[in-house]
Amino acid sequence: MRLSRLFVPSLRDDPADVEAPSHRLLLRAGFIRPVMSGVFTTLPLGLRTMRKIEAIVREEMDASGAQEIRMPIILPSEPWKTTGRWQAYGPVMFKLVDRHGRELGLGPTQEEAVTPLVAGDLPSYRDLPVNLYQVERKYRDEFRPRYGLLRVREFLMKDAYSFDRDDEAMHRSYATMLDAYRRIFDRCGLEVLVVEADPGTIGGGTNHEFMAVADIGEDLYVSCPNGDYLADVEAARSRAPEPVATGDLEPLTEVSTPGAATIAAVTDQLGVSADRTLKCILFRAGDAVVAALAPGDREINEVKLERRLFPTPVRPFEDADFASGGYAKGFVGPQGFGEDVLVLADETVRGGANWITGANAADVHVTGANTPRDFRVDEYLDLSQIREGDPCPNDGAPLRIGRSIVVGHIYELGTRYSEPLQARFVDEDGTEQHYRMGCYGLGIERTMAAAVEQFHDDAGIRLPKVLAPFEVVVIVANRDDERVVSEADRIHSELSDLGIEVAIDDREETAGVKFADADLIGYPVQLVVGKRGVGAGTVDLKLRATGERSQAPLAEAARAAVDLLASAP
RNA sequence: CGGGACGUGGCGCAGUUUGGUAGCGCGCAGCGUUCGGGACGCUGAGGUCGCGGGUUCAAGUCCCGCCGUCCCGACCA
Repeated sequence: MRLSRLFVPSLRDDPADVEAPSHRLLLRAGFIRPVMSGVFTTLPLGLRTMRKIEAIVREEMDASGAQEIRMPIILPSEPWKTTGRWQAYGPVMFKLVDRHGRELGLGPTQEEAVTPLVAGDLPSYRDLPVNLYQVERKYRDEFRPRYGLLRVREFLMKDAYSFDRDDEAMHRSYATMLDAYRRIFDRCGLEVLVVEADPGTIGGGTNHEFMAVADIGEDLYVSCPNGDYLADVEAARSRAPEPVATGDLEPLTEVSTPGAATIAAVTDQLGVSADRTLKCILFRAGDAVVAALAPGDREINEVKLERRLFPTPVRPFEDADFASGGYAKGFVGPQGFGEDVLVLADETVRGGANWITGANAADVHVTGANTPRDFRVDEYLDLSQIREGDPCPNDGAPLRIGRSIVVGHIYELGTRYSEPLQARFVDEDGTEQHYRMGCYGLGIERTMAAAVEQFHDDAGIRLPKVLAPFEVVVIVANRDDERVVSEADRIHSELSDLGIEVAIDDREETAGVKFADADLIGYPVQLVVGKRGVGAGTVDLKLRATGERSQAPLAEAARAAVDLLASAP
């Protein structure tokens, strides 16, 4: 491939308004260009890398028995309404109307498309198991696209859907996919953690995320230093604290706390630590009011709350809710709630006593609040955001928190979709059964971006050779020297004949520009043909990953490049 | 959607405070000199200063509205 003819608009300066290293480098190296917020065009180099990821994905999916299909991205709304996700996805789903006034959506994921497909055409237990996948664009109107390719509104996803006869078979399909995913990311060279996760809007039970460790990552995970626990913070549990022996109960006493509508203000005014206070956060769940209790130094995890109340949608109280319900915003306490308020408390509340909490009147708090004397708790559960240092649920060791990028997420769905969509097969005994499903997503662009996050340095990108757009670049250092040009061409042809993915930098640029671009783009092996070397009968080689330089005889340049490539990561 | 910043040739920026000829670097085109780590000289092309109103003799600059992009929070591959 001649770089003089390839559309590779590399940038000398860092683009403005760009934060993430992968975003900056993918733009600078000419892999992608922005079109609008969260939407990108993929240029030739980016496309080559993405296709390499796709190829690995397809190989591993095919090897694990999955079959590739291609479903439309424009979808009828009816099945989505049936499963409740037309509403659940809400504005995240791009919606449109055709000329007949029929509502359509752009697919954010395809359970509602694949389930009717299978139900219509694979009606017997003899047809199962089946696992169908595609590599196709997905559309999600994210609240805030960001970090270049890490969070976008249109992206390429490999999505697979398994259909099984019973739970046991579903577990096997799931395990097969989990293995396939491990191999995919392993082959891509990515450092990936498999963590317990929250199923979110997809639903279902058992699910795991594949998290690429990265400083810029939006997703936090917790890990046990002993290696026996890994989870997304959204799903992370910690060992419930032992209830402490309650000493003498103090009397419930009102204290004046003018203007102290936050935990910080209360602790300042009363001179106590935040863990002595009890925060009482109000939510609206459908028509009901839910009070969530946690010590003042902890945050309520809304995902956990939503899971408890599923399928009722939950949202925090707004000013209007406080006003209409007569609640004193900033001074709410759990005392005196009627039976119409569901009081949920985090496990960490169970051991406490003599709480300081709101007095349900402006500028007043109470001390010595105790349950059940002063307030009622309907249920204790894991409700709070996990924190660094919380005890591991398995061995009690202090948990650590790290950042990562979710590149894959797999789910056991059970009958979450087959039931509402009435997708059934006839079992051996002649009865109709709902398919047990699983779904398995993997972001292609995000995998590329995550790889760049993990593999770059000050000079640019240095992807592993299996992902780099080309394996070798032949740099023509002196374009005016005929011998240099012809030798470079010869080496380029030889490498190409050897099956190496090779580019030749024959552009009318100075050598310095070519070197800088080669580092920026990250060809694993650089082979430099120049006047000096050709005169001495040598070429120069550089391994991008280490910067290590070497020489080889001109006549054996191609062979030397192949050998060096073999040693490249 | 709420909060913040920004919007000036393809890219990166100055100019806006105090209204008065639209600038710099890179890139691009031509010619010449260079030629192994982002060369140099000369010449040149390229700008509705995000858009729309308003104030003014005069608006990139002041006022109002809108749009867009990025960053911080609720979402997820």
